[in-house]
Amino acid sequence: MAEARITSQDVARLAGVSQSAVSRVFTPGASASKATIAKVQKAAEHLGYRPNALARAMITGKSRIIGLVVAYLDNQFYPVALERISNALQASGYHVLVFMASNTQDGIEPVVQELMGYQVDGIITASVGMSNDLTDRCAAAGIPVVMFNRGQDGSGHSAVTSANVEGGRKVAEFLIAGGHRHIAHIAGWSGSSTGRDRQRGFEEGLAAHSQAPVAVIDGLYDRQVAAQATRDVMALTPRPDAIFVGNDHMAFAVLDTLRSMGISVPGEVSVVGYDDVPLAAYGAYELTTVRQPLNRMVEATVETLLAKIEDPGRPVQKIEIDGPLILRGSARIPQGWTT
Amino acid sequence: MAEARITSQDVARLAGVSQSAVSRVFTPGASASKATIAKVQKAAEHLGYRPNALARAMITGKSRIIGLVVAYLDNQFYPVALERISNALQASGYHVLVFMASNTQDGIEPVVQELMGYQVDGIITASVGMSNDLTDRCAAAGIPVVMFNRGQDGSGHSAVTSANVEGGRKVAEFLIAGGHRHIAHIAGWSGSSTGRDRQRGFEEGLAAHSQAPVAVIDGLYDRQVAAQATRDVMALTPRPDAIFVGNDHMAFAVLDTLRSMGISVPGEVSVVGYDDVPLAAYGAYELTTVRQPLNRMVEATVETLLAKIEDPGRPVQKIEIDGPLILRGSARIPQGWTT
DNA sequence: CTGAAAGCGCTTACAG
DNA sequence: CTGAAAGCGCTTACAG
Repeated sequence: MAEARITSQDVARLAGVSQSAVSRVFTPGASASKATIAKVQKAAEHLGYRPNALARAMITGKSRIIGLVVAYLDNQFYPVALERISNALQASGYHVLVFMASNTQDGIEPVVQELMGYQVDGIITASVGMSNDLTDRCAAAGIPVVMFNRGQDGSGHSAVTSANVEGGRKVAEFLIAGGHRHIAHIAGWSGSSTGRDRQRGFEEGLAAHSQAPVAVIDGLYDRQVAAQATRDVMALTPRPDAIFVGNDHMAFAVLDTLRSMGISVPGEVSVVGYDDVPLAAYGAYELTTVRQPLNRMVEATVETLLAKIEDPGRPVQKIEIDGPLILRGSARIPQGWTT
Repeated sequence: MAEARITSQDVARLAGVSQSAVSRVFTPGASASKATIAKVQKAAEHLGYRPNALARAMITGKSRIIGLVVAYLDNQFYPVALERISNALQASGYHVLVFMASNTQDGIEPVVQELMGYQVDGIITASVGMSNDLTDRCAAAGIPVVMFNRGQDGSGHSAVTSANVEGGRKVAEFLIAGGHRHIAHIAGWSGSSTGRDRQRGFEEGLAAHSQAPVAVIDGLYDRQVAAQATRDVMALTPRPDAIFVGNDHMAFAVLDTLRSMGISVPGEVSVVGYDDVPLAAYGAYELTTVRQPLNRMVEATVETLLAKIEDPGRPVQKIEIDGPLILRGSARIPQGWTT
């Protein structure tokens, strides 16, 4: 087995040049003569040499590793985001080191420790409840952080979200234009900025028409909780004729529950979600929902992070990207609106 | 900003001990007096010191990084697996560095290069078509590899899969016991071992009852292709009364398509999938499917890999884990079988 | 138990 | 353009 690690020394010896020459050939901006380059490349190929990225990281102080902190991947939005983020970063010569923050028994502390130990160049947090702590700690250590799909209010951290307030408002306009008059809201989680923003926009939108939700229940981004909330709101009198759900993941549970109750959608009640994950377009759900423009959110996240890594002095950025309402079969479509 | 990296030197200075002493305090098996430990820990905490994992990796030759190579995350099975794998590895002090192999324009070569550059201690491949190349190359370089949910036939690599042949056979038994007589198969991809094995077990199971599939079409693990295949097989005469689909991801497309054609499930046709991803249990699908025992597969994968890392001489292991058929509403249930 | 020293595999001024 | 040398932050024999 080719067990022994091949080093630049080995290549240098075979090529008949100095170790520094080998290094230069593998360093983008460095200078080397054509002859040297040829000799080194030949020797390197013969030996199967690859520069040790860890050793390089030690010298340059750049690991080209980005820590990605996620809590769970049930909600289809996050795996797809992870795939896109990883691809975008890979294209820029970075790689993603995954940190699962789900087992939050010991809090976020061990994650912070490990993140720093690996000398990550930057951090992206996604779907983490208590990211406050983490982001503060890392920023204090001088590691750039961008929050993906979460915009901690007062915090001095960069964040990329979709235009959640605006999105909530769009849903309100849509449902009112559709003639709904008893609208319930199964919200996300009041501890999350996205959840709060969607709710706020939604309530403001209703208020503009002198309406208010007939009920607001936090679904905690959980299927079980959302299912129970559905039963609860449908027991109200008068019964709601529309439900706006804080994200698609919960909206699927709402639709499943309504189906099991024998309530027709959108005949008796319209349902609108938020995210537009792939599943929303599947025939079994046909969910009307506000699209989070994933590709543009990912682009903005990666750009913001890499810019901050290159120039740490760069100010904090809060980027909001607008997304359209996608009309499908789960909600009554107002006259004149086109699918 | 606390910009400057804090090193063991800084801690040593503050604690009034040597740099080696600091190192020993942070090295599990090393010896240090209570007094030294106390002084060092105090100083380290004060400074916010964390050993540089990269420097440690250079000395020890162990990066404690595992490369995870995945192709796409649409199929819900993989994100969930990724989450579990990452968690299990994290619990053992390892972390996952993600390599997306989707943009296969330049082939797998760049991925191999990067994998080796980062000195990963081991590699897990999941859902990669052309993993042959990659696994061979890495194994040749002395890096342990475990293939997750894929068992390249002749290859000398460790692999963990569910018992796919057996699973296919179970489906055949089940459908025959349910009285189906015109059974079609929308297979996975004949280039994948899982696809081939499921198909083989299925056909053997039918053959044991002197039957054969009325049609076999590769769905390529793709929704569009599976949808078209559904239309094709349902146009046959006589029309199939059951369809076994190579994985759940495609089975959802099959169910969506049947619904859009107005064909009742399981009244007119039974549908069975493979994987038992979370979505299979959602009310909208209620998919009867063979469960891949994810937790046990992940455990076996991580165990096998870590064992091989600790003892490179260990022989290649092929582990197959049996999974049950999960009975739900998408298929007619034979008399006497219990849900 | 503890410190001085070598060395992991590189990059990068520094002279030539 | 090129080589010798220093040094990134650590671990680990080696003497004490």
